[in-house]
Amino acid sequence: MKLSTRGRYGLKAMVDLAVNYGGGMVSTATLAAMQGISDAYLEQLIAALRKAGLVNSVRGAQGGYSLARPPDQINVNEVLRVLEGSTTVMECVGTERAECGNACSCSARPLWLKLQNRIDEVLDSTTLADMAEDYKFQRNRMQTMQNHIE
Amino acid sequence: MKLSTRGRYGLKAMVDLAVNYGGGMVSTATLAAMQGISDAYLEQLIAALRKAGLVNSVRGAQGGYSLARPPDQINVNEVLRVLEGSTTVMECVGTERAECGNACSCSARPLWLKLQNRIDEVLDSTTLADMAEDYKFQRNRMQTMQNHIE
DNA sequence: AATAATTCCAACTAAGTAACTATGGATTAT
DNA sequence: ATAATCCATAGTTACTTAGTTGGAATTATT
Repeated sequence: MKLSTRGRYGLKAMVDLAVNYGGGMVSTATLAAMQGISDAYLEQLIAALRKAGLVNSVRGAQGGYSLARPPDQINVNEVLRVLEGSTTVMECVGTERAECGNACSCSARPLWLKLQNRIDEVLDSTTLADMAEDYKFQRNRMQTMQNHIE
Repeated sequence: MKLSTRGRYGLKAMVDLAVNYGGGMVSTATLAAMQGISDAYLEQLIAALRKAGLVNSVRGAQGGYSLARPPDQINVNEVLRVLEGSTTVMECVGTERAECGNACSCSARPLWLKLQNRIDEVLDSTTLADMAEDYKFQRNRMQTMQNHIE
């Protein structure tokens, strides 16, 4: 059930781009540094997101990446699908509907369907804008706290 | 995000035991045959469930396994935790609370928490009795259909 | 024109995990 | 005594994860 680091790092990078939306290009070096991971690895993740049309890129010096659409028009499910391959707990409940043969008499199928529905509800309804909002609020609180301590 | 075959096979075996609840011991050979998998592999999964106290065993000829508690008192989360190690999408949202260091300013944490809540809602509230019910109903329907065709 | 910063691309690798298989011992109904 | 069963551990094969490495193409800056 675990999410891989691709999903973790890639999604957080997208939130960073969301926070920066409208503010020009951000390089992989910057994005990678924010999470303390290697430039090259993050590059791979972003490459997938670019091929999927979720980010735009500009090559050369001062180049970088930016979101291809406004943050409130990109949901988490889209992002994770690109990074993780799919977000289904089971092949037989995906959109591809790869049935396992005994689908109509599988004792677990109703459970997987219900579970997948709940998961999709969360992933579909959360956008990068939501996450960026939370994040800014949180950072702001921490800043305030810092100031208070000083 | 995928569940492994351990979770799939093991849970279905538990449902089979739930259907048979009160009807004596069932051998791994029988349980394995029901799912078309190897006896030895299923044995491993059942062993884990036994060590966790979810099933009772009787050795020797005519021995086998049975649920340690009534089916309505075993929920899916317990079972999957034993088989999969844990059912969390991320270390930082488990009961162990293995925080990742930047937990309070992680842009994704609110999402993981919400997602995990929804998942647990489903897994905690579904019991083996629920699954066995669904299953019997489904099998019954298929039987009726068969009879109609003949 | 040269340089430095950057994206882009494709392999390669090391470690871990999944999904089994194999073997043999311990126990118990018949 | 025998056959059926659980119990325990170790081995195997293939796949996946989580990166690293090396370099080519592009572009702003000097």
